[in-house]
Amino acid sequence: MKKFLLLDGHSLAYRAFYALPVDKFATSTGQPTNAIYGFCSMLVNLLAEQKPDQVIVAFDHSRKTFRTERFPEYKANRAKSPDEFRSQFDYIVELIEGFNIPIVMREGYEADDLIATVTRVVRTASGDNQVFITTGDRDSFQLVDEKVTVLYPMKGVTELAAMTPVSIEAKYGLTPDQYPDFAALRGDPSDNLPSIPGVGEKTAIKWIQEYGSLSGLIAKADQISGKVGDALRGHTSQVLLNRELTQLLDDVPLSDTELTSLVSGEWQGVDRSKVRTLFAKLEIKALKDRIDKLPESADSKSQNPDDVAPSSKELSGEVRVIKSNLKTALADSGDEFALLVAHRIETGDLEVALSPRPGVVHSFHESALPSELLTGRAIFGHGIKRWLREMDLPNSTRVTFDTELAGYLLNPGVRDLSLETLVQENLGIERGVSADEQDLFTASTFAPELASDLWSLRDHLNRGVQERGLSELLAELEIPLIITLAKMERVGIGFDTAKAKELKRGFASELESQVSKAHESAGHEFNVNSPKQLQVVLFEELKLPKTKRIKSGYSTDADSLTWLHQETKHPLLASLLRIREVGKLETVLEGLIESAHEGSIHTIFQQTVTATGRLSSTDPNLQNIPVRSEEGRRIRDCFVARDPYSLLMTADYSQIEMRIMAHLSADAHLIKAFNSGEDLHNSVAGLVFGVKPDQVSSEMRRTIKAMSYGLAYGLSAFGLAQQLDLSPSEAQKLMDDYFTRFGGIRDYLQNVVRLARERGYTETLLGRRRYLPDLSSDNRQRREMAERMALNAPIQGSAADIIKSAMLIVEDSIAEAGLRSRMILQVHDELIFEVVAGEEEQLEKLVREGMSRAYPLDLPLEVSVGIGKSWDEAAH
DNA sequence: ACTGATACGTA
DNA sequence: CGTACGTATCAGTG
Repeated sequence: MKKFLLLDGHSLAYRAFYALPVDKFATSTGQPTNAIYGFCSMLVNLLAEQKPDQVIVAFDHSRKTFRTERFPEYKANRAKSPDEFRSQFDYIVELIEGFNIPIVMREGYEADDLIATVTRVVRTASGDNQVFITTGDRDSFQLVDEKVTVLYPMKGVTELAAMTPVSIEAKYGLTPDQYPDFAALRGDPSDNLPSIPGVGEKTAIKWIQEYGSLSGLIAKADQISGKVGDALRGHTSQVLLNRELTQLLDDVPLSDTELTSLVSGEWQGVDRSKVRTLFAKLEIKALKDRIDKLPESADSKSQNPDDVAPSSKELSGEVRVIKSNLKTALADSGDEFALLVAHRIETGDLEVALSPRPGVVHSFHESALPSELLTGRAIFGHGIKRWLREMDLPNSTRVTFDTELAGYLLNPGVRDLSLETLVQENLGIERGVSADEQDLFTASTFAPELASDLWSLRDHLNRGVQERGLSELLAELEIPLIITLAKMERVGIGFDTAKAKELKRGFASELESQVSKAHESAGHEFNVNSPKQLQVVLFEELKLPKTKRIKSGYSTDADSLTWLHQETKHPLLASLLRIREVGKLETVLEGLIESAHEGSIHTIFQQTVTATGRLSSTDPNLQNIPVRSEEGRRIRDCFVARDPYSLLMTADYSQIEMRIMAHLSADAHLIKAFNSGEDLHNSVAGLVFGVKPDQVSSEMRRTIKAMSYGLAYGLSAFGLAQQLDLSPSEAQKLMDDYFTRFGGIRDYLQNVVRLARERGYTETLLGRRRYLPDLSSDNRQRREMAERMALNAPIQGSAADIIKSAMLIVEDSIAEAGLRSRMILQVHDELIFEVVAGEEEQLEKLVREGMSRAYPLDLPLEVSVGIGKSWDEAAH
């Protein structure tokens, strides 16, 4: 006796699609997965509960079947399935393949006919065989008997009703044989089978029960009185046609070999790694445990390494680890190798895993990575900059790939780009770390395995990169930038700690006196750094007017305090504002002093964190050093050149984002405004307000400047009103006037959102993508947030592309000119250099040129340059 | 020791 | 109800 499970693939997938909310199941790039998830969930439950010996999934071949030939209206009322469903279909097929379940399909027939045919053959093969059919089509009830059960989905993806002869009898009062007679009589709106006027489910059942069958009924049709009798007699031919169409065909022409393999075959279990890979791609995590409990097929399990081809050896994660040393490892390597370095915290040792080819890893210890590792060979790895920054880099250093960067470019929104996760998600290999071992290493205990995985991971990611047109961005920009950034990090920037400490003392003493004043004004001591305590003082004790609401009560941010100060003139507020200002500066200095070692600060540039393509800076963040206030700029005075360098030079792009907007929108007026030589905001304001540029007041300029910059962020009329203290209608009028003059910008901004919604992502000048699935969210707040992101991402991201490209150009030309001056910082639209006396002019020329030609916009990229003893003095 | 909320510095 | 970040601090949680 064998137990068979037969599934109607399309029917179940469709059920699953409507059973689960599509907006709750999607990947980070917006691919919906609800049908896949629901289908898989059903499948896993069935396999676990039924423990079948053989499983088969049947699919409809197409809409065209013998039924549509016979009756063209058959199912003609069915709408095209939604895009969200169809995009999941191929994945469901892939999933079924991953489960090692055979799929059967035949042109001209529906899945249920195939199921009927297989059922017949199974039953003929042995009277003991049992069949379980799962489908959402009730016509299948005609197949039910003592050995054939239909599992009919009731609710969601978990509740199935077992339809046996007894339960069909209980539910309809009919035998399975009678069911199609009943269905034909009743008609079926979902299949577009007409019904008899006045005859519904009740009457149909009554008649079939009374006359035993449809043929019995029709034979005695003349005996039925009343309107329904007339209706029946008038629709006999249609009912007979219905009956013909409802009948499942159990002799679909399947070849003997196909039938034999289906019926005598046995389900081999799940190909776990295949399914894991698929789930990784689809970002489905919740089903993993349930799948792991199912039997696993032999080809999925690891096999004897000797008789396994390299590819499946890789897939199953077999690695030959050689206890080695640098020399041996390099001797065993060709032109290129994969490198993974784990830092052993307790000893300070580096555990190096060097993989000269897939499946082979040399493992050894070093106290520091020697330069010879990088000489004459190309390396690739994951987050390579992390160790390059510790090394003296030979000029010949060649990095060919970085899996972290590739993963980032494929989807810059992703939080976890760890090698373990990428390997799991892309290759379906689990390289987990047990919790108790995790704290001993910064990298996984599976370092050798992961080093070997890098080969196949690179291939896999590279395919994705190529598919999305990101190859050039990766290979020509981001990968070369690794080395540039590593050098900048290693060089660092000079920091005058003594000066900083003195400055800090000044801030600290003012802070102290302001805190005393504040306590006095409040009438008691409290923690001025605690917003919560401050709320109590301001709004409960002093009963000051309420500011804007936040989660914990009322805001005490600088805007609110300033407003309160204007309203009440309470002396506490002036002290608080000053405390915030000076306190911030003091803590900034404190952090920098802690970060400085031997007169230098070495930030880390994060190349894989921002959603737009910008760099970010950490440990410490040197991209947010105060500049707007005079006191803040004193901090910049502490950043200095170090002997033998004598000066710092800063070079920044003027209005790069506006220029990019002008380029992308091709707005003739804006481009002209840039080319006019006038001050940009004056020029734009003149056009908007209809006055000559020299007639533009400073108020007008300020307004237009705020608006121009706001546009690139998705500013609304409301937001503009808020910021400029205008009424909403005044703000709206202003926006209208602006767009009357600069219609190209409005068109561009609208278009960029529309295109992003269509494609699911935005694109920069160099093709960098940002996925924004929320653009089609039902939630207005989320959708509008995504729209603003879509407006901003191409502009901010293109600016990032441009300055990154400039960094490579400038670095190259410095080297080519043989200058000793060097690039040391990047702050989004600004580059900072450390300059050797005498090289100023040459460097300035080369930096201006390099930055200007980084990308050919339809208008010039202007660069302004300053030079001085400190970062502040180098401002311009 | 970690997390979320708040606040604030930069482009 | 204007984008993109990182960090410090408090106060709650384990």
